[in-house]
Amino acid sequence: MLSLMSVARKISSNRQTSPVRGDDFDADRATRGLDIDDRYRSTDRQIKAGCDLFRAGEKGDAIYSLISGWVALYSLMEDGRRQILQFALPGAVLAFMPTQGSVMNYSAQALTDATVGIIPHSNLGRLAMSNPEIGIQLAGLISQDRSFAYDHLSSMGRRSARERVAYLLLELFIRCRLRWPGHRSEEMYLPLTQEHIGDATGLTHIHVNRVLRNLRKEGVAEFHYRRLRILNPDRLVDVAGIDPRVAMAWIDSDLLNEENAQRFLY
Amino acid sequence: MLSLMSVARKISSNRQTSPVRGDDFDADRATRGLDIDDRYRSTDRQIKAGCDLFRAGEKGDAIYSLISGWVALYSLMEDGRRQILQFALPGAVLAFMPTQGSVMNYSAQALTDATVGIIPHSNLGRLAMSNPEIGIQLAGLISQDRSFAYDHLSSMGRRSARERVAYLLLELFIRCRLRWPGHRSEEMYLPLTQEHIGDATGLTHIHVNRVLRNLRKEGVAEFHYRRLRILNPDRLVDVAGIDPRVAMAWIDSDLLNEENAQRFLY
DNA sequence: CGAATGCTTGAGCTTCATCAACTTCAGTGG
DNA sequence: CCACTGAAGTTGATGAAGCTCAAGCATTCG
Repeated sequence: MLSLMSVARKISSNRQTSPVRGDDFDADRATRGLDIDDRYRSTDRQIKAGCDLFRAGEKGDAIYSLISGWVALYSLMEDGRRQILQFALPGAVLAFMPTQGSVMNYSAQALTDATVGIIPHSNLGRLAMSNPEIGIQLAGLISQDRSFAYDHLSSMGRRSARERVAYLLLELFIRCRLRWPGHRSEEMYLPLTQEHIGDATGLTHIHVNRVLRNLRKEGVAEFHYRRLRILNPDRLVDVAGIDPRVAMAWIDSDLLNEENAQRFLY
Repeated sequence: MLSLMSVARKISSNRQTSPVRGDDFDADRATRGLDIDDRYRSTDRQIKAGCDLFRAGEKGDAIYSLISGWVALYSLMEDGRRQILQFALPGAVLAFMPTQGSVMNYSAQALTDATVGIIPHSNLGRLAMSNPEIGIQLAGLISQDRSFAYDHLSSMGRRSARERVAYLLLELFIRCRLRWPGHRSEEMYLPLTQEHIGDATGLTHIHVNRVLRNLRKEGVAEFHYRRLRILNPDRLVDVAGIDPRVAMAWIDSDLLNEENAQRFLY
């Protein structure tokens, strides 16, 4: 049986562990994703936790690439209903607005203090010329995001509340582990509230709370005041209704991506 | 008040109308999306309606680009629950597997007979060299898909069954109109069953049926044996809970994309 | 014309949302 | 170090939205 334990093993066998830095995510610079020469980038932008990086409806003509920190992509309806589309970690391409006049149709909010690299439209052509592979790499990153969105979509459409919450916790656990492998214990810091989880899974925060209560009672996982503890990894995979091979594919594709990113560095 | 009628007007003012071809979608070649020189493409692949183009779990190392026909991207759970992720129309990049060892995590089924262009991994490097902009263009197409997935996600997470169904019908209506503007009437052929609609919206086909019954009774829209009729466009926009400006943005971005695609042709 | 597929309807039930009140926690200034 | 405050989490009662099961009808296509 494949398990999160083998995930943990896989991570440590494939990676150098970076020095442990407590929960100081913000100090971690991206180790993957686009790495664009400063020539083509305007000054990195610093965003305070809780602030919006951009909002739906705004026009823009740049690529936004997350360098450090957590960002939530979300959309709002007029009546205030909110849907979180993605929790972005360093390396993510938050938005791709290739032409003037491109309109954002979602918003981005920093969950922690964050740094964002911005590549203006006007530099894009030159950049593509000088490094033809960058476009392909970009397409790869966005394509992976599309896959994530599709996974999320299946979850929302066809899973129960319980499965959805378990799925999200597991996804976040794995994604964090892959980026910050230094953290050994099964406990980690997530800069989220139960309301964030609700908005991501399409549930009310009240129902999320009840689901979490059950998972805690059953010794599967607990999430309390931004602290996630995986109590029984195998059962979590089971409850989330994930084919363990899929979890493995997440990891593999991530590793592949990292290798790519490194190959294309300059 | 912005309305679907203005959508229709907009389409006809921005486009040459192509000759009407009845419902013969399959004969329509893509007028947008990637247009890659034959040198870099292996033979186009023909898929019969109802057949799978690829399945989750398969490995591959190519770009699949839809040339003609309708394709549904979907994922399955072990117990048979199905989620349709996207209805792809000609021009869509169905999958992007940039390296050997990339694993598909969704499947693709042809809804009509379809043609798919395949660009093998091995040609990708040369292609990027000879046409540096192609990577950026690719990123743009996939990015637009990501946005669509995000819209879909909001719909699933935060809308009622009624809103979701209305939203999907509206989206399909607009997307079809943009590609086949020759069809004048408010009636069109969609190669879907109510079960497809259910699988796309996260509902049972039974509940979809009830929702459709209401929409029909209220004179909003009707969908019956693959025939969609929009009875009251403005009310449909209203029921779908879409900001009419957003509908406009769909159209604009589509037009922009088309201009782009044409600029990059060779 | 018959078979197969897709659509329709009803009854009963489950899951999750809503509303409202209350408790716990983390950060702040005294 | 404590008291205070606001944000986050917890709990219960109630009801609605949508699912399941089961049966029958309509449409398309060969």
